[in-house]
Amino acid sequence: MTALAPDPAKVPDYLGMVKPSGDPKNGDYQANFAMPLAKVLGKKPLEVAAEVVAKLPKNDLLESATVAGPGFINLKLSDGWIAKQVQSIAADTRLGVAKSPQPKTFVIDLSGPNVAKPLHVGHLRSTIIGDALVRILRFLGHTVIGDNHLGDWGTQFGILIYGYKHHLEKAAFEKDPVRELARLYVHVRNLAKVAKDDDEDAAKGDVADAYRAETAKLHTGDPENVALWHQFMPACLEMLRPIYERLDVKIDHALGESFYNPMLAGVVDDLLKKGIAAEKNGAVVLPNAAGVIKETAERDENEPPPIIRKRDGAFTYTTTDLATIKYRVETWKPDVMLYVVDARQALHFKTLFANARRWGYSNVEFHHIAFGSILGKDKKPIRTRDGGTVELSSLLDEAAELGLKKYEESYAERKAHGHDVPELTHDAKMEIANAVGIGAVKYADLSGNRVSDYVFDTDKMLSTEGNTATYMQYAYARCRSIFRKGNADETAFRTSPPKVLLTHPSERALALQLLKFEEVLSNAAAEYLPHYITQYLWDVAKAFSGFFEGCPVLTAPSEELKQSRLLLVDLTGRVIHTALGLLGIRTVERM
RNA sequence: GCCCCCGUAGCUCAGGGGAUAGAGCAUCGGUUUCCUAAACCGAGGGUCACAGGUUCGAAUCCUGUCGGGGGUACCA
Repeated sequence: MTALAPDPAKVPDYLGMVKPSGDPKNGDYQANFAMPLAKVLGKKPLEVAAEVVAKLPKNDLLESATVAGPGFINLKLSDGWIAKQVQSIAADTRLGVAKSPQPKTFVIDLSGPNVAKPLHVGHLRSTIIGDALVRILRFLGHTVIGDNHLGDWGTQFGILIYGYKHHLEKAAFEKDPVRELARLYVHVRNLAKVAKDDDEDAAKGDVADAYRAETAKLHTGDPENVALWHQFMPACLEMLRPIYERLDVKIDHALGESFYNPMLAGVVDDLLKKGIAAEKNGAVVLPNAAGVIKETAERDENEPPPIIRKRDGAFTYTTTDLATIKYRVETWKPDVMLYVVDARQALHFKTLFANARRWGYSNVEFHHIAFGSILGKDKKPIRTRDGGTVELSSLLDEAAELGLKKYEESYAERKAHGHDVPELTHDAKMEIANAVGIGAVKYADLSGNRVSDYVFDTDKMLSTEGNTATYMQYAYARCRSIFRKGNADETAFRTSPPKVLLTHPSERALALQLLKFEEVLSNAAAEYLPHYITQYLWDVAKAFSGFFEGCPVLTAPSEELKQSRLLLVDLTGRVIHTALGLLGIRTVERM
């Protein structure tokens, strides 16, 4: 390649044009660089391609390299090489996935629910996508700090304080503070006639004025309200705990808005002192210097500058976010900071990042990991926390219930066909039901491109057909079932794997898929797109289904082939288990 | 007004310079003496919103138009 290309700097670009084939008929990989190279060299693409093929060194990697079409070079890997590679990754606990040679430190901002309110489907995406990114990056060897930037300083506390002062049922509070606070929250909102649109700050009327006053007192340090806040917080966190537990999400830190509150005045002072912030109409704003906010500031001087201190002296989320950046950089010294937040906040993050760089944090990479809205069947974003929308916990219940129902149907069907199916304990069944149900919800969220909106359709996400978590879990259960049935010990296949034989197209296709795991993970991590992994899982599971149909394992024609196929089965199971695990989805031994 | 995202099969969506544009669902047909049929195999189904442009090559990049959604200084 270096010999052919006139411009050595472009060699990596050309090599980047070697990609998996779009169509398996054209081999495993295709190299597309002959066409542009021909242009530069003034030759015909077919000649260049032929020249490249002729110059390929002898190796055991490729079975063939052929020129096709206008100048594609189709590459087919040799069976021997594939077999050897599969055998070698089977002995690797990381399944052939190398750790990043340049590990970085990431801070990932995820979940960020408002405490004191019931967790709602709207919080699902940040939690699930963020958790998946934490797991993926960590698996690749990076240092990852997950931080749950709780909304724990807002109007909802004014609501609770007002409710506590005027509508408390003492006995209920002593018995179960979590439940009583939840009741008070709903009760006061109803008193204030906060509509379904969730905007409790905009509500009008005496009650709304009263709880806003309580919020303001809290913010200005009123001792009674601050004490109540301290009293409420543990109960509020307790409301969240079971949901995270069910979702299997653990977040390293939960430094919410309240944590940064004492730092906000200092942030504003510093920005003023450095001349970045300026007073305007009684408020303090961050004016848009040309170039600070690309694409808008220079063209449109009317782009509104973010406010960091309101005319009434209160701070805004921009102030909090800047304080957060300062704290995170000083505490964890990250290379990259990811914000897994709704796409509608794109402008906020654009200006926030620009101003953070201006403030001096220019050696940190900031990315807004935007995701689309969850839509109702009416195609409108689900935003309300009451008035008929689904609470997360009830959704998870529903999902698990359906998982259980599916198991029981399948159990009955197998029994009717005369299969030998064991009676499971209630706990074992519930484990399956939860893994399947909650896996289905997570997978539905992760399997589309994150920036797309998606319609929240319980029937669809809990469907057991098609590209769903269930399909992958089923493929895994089949892998395990073969080992149970054959009384085979998987450890041998992981310590001293047998020789791999590729005697059938399905074996080869499956083996090739298993080898792509590393490439897929690094792509998913590079673009922060978990759906690359679901796409891959789908390909693996489909390849396995083909193999399962076409290649008997336990009754293979020879002992060598049986051993080889057992290795493929075990490795498939491990890849599925690991890949699902990186998405926060569990597998079960049988289903 | 300005900014951002989106428009691909009946529906839900992948693909974001490379060959004849792919999946799932739905529809129609087939498969179970066989390691889990929560499975598999097959069929039909397309003006990649539209119009220009760049390119050897455009669903993909650029410009414009139309249509949908979102955002836009004292909520977060």
